[in-house]
Parts: sequence; C-alpha cells; structure tokens
Amino acid sequence: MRYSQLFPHTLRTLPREHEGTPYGLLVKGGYVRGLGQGLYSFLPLGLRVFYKLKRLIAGEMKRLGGQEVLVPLVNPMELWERSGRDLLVGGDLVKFSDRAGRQMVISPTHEEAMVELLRQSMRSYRMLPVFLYQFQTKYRDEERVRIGLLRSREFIMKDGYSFHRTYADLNNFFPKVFHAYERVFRTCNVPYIVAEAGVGYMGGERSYEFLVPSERGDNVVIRCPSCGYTANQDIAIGIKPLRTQIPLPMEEVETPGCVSMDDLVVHLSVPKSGLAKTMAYRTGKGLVLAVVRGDYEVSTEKLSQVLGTPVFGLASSSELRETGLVPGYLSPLDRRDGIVVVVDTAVADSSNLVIGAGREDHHYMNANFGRDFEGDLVADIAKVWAGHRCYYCGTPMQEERAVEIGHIFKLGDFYSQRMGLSFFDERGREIHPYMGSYGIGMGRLISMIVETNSDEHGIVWPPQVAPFMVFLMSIGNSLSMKRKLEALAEALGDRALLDDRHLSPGRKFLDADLLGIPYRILLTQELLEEGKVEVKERTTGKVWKLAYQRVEDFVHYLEEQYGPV
RNA sequence: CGGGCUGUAGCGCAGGGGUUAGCGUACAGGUCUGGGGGACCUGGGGUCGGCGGUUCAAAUCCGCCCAGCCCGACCA
Repeated sequence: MRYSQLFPHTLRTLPREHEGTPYGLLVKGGYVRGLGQGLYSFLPLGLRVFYKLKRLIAGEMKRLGGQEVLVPLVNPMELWERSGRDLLVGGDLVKFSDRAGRQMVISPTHEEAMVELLRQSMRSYRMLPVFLYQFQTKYRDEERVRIGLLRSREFIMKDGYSFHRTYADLNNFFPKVFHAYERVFRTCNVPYIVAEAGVGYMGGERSYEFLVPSERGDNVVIRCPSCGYTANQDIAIGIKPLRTQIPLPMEEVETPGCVSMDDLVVHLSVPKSGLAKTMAYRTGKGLVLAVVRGDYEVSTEKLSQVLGTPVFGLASSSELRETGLVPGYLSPLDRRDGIVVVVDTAVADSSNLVIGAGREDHHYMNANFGRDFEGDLVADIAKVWAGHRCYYCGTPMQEERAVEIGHIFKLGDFYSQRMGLSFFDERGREIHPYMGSYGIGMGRLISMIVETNSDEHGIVWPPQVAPFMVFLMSIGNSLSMKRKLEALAEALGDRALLDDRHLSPGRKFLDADLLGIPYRILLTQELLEEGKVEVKERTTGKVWKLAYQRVEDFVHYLEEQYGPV
C-alpha cells in the first residue's frame, strides 16, 4: 500500500481537547474520525486494525464451536415487549415507527433477536448447546456521552450467545469463554483486570467484567490488595463501620427547608453517618423505599438483586406526591400496603439515626431500627468505597477507575422463559434453555490498546493487531533508490505501507512513530551501497542493519510469529 | 435534562461596528534539499454555524435556533 494513496494522511494539528489522549492519537494518525456526538467513522487504517482484531476474536470463538451470524440492528418492538426489556432499558432504547405505524427499536444489544432466531430455527434439545456470535452495531442513546471511543452512542460489539440444556452445561461452558477472552486481551497487550459485576439491564444472574484501569473510565472497581477480591462498585461488598451508641428515646425535630443530607448535617450538627436517608425507586414491584445511611449511596444493582425485580430508576417528585409522599422528608415510616421498604444492614445495625418524618419540615432523631421503624427486607443495598474492609479477609480495600472492554453474563433462563423459547428433553419435559451472553466493545478495546500501548511519539501497536507489519521509507530520491524501494514494496505487498511522499526524512520518521507500525524499514544511499537496509523496532526502539536480500525472509518470519497482516 | 465555554479556509487559530477578513499549516505547480515537522518562488481556496433584529455600516452588538466541547445530574 502506498501512503500517498492512503485516505487520509496524518494531521499536524489537533483540537486542544484531543491533545494527549488515545483518541487524539487515533485521529491524528488517520485511524478514526468523529462525525457527531458519540458517532465515529473508521478510516482505512482503523478498519485494518478492526479487521485484525475481528479475526483474532473470531478465531477464539470458533475454537469454542461458535458460528458467526448477523441479526438485524433494527428489531420489532414486540420482541422487546416480550422480554420486558422495553421498560428495563429505559431511555437508552431508541424507538421509532415505520410508515405503517409498526413500532421498532434500534437494538442496544441483541439477546432478543438471538433468542427469536433460535425459537424460529430449532425444534429439538438435541441441537443444544449452540453458540452464536456476531460483530454488529449497537445503538444506545446514552445519558452522558464522552468524547472518544470510550462511550459512544453507536458502536460495534462482538456479541456471543450460548444456549444450554442445563445450568451445569452453562457453568461448564462459561469458563471457556472467560479464558478465550483472557487470551484475546493478552494478545492485545492490555493490562486487564476481571471484576464481579452487576447485570444492569441485561437481566440474568451473574456477570464478570473485563476492565482496564484508567482515569478516563467510568466504572469504579473495588479491590482487596490482600486476598484479590475484585468487584465493580455496583455490587462490591465490604464491612461497613457501624454507629453503635446507647439507644436514646426518639424525638421529633423541626427541620424547615432541610431537604438534603448536607442541610441536616448543618442544621442538626450530626455527622452524615448519623443520618439515614430514604430513597424512592420505581421498580418491577412498584414503589420501593430504600433506606441507607447518609454517608452511603444506594446501589440500584444490589437493590434490584435483593428485590428480585428490575429497578427502573429514582421516582420523580411528582410521582412521590401522587403517592402521598413528601420529597425531602421521606421516611421508613412511610411503609404501608404497596410500598416496600428495604433497609440497609448498616442502618439496621446502627443506633440513634436521624430519619425523615414523612411530613414537611420534620425529622426524627435517635431512631433505632426494630424499635422505631421496620423494613420488609434488611439487606446490603449500599455502595462501599476505598477503605472499607474486605468481607473475606478484613484488609482495607482500594478503589480504581477503569474502562470496561468485555463483559460476560450468565443469563440463566431469563430470556428463554420470558420469550417462550423451549424444547422437550429426552423425557418429554419442557425445558427453557439456559443462556450466556458475551460481549467485547470493539471501539473501546482499540482505544484502550492505544491508551496502554503508546508513548510520547505515538501509537505502539502490538504486532498482532497492527494495520501493517512494516513501514517502508527511503532517504534520497535517486532512480536506483526508487527502484530498490519499489521492488521491496512489491515483494512485501499488503504487509508493508510504503511512504512514497516527497517529504523531509524527519516528517516520515515522525509519521512512522505516530502510526505505530511495528517495524520501520529504511533505505538510504549509503546503506544501499552496503547492500543493506535499516530496521527499527517500534516497541523497543532497537535499530539494526539487515541485508536487502533478507528483508522478505524477515517479514515472513514476523508473519509466522504474529499472524498474517 | 441543567450550567459554562466555543463555532471565522481541509485542520489549528487570530481579529471583535468602518478599505479587498488575516496567520500557521495543509493543498496544487516549480527549483533546490535529504537521518527527526527544510528553504525559496508561484497559485487556488471563505454564504465568518443558521435565522432574525439594531445601525448609514455587522464576522464584530442584541435575540432566538442549531452544532460541538467541558462539568453536573434527581442520593430526598
């Protein structure tokens, strides 16, 4: 490939906000370009990286017996109503109607379409297990879009779906995918960590995230440095320090205008750990009041697990008023028919807390669980953070921001039950297959490869995902030089990018570094007279001479080492 | 959804009521160069985000809209 013909060339200038970011390197090098908020184009170089990654991942999926399919991006709304996820996904789900008025969705993920595909195509348990995967566009109307490939609205995901006769079979298959993912991320040279995670709107039971630590991430991972416990903050557990005092009699106090924890801290001179806050959520079981201590935040993920039903989000002030509740003064005492109260363990085990009074401008002090208020459920529903002691070994835990690059779910029969996917087993009993789903965000992975494989000069691609193996250039423009260079380019074919521009050597060197192609091969008049070329390795900066005649062998060797370009 | 900032050449920026709107870079042609963003010559490229208003006169002031970026989002 001739660089002069490659669309487009590297940029010399970047907008300030992209300077020094992985996304900036990708833009500057001509790998990707933004089109609009959360929308990105892959350019030829970027697509070459994409295809190499795709081949790498597909190879692993095939090893597990996976078969590639492609289900539509647009789905009939009816499918989503059947799974119940039209409500669960909420605002991320883009809906539209076609000219005939049929309701459609743009899929944020493809469980429904895959289950439907199986429903249409399989009639016997004998066909299980089956493992299907695809590389398909997703669209999520994210609340918060950040610049770069880390959180985009439209993105391509490798998503895989496995279906099993028994839970045991799913349990057996799941670790195989886990290890396949580990091989992929190791090959990509990203320092991934694995964390237990919540299921969010995917449904199901259990999940593991593959994350790369980064300041830019919007996941928080809690880790125990001693025993290695690692979990997403949404579900991480830890030992919560309690407030234990001799119980005092409860008393009502006036708290005019105190509608936040901070107001109460000032007004009552009580630390946040001495307050209990009551939060109202819309859930699959109606309105639920979650009571956590003032210094904690509710984990909707934990709440959802405890309730065994989806949590859609916080109730709005108007919804509260319709139910006769007073925003700002919600109270566990608001518990009654149709309103479930879930009390966090730290609240249940602490004494003399301030709680809302359930009416305007009043709170109660010295409220004690069991004596002054009750809950339908007592459970851990609060997020822990750094400093909390590990539940398993007692060591103070640490926290770290990270970017999620892969996520695997044990979905169980969540979808097969809801969507009516079933077969008869050998004894004539109806079974709902157990399902796993497995995703890798392609853009994010590329972005994180760049973030963790780059230096001040540019990208340093791991050879297995590099767009080309060799960056070929010369200094000097003599006819004999040109001929030698062209001959080499011809011989290397698609494995080399030939910089045939009439630019100063410096410019070519800089672009070679920016593009991050693993080996730079240079011809000069002097080298040529020796019958040699110069090779520079991008990863190490090592430079050595190689006989011109042996270049082809060398590249062939690289190909055997790292796979074809 | 809320707040702030920004929209001027492909890209990065300056100008901020009054001649023909500039600079760097990129681009096209040419000459010389050649080991880390080389020099010189020549050339082309603009509805100043959109609509409306104020004014003798608007890229510039005002209003609305649109887009992008950053921050914050129901923690009662």
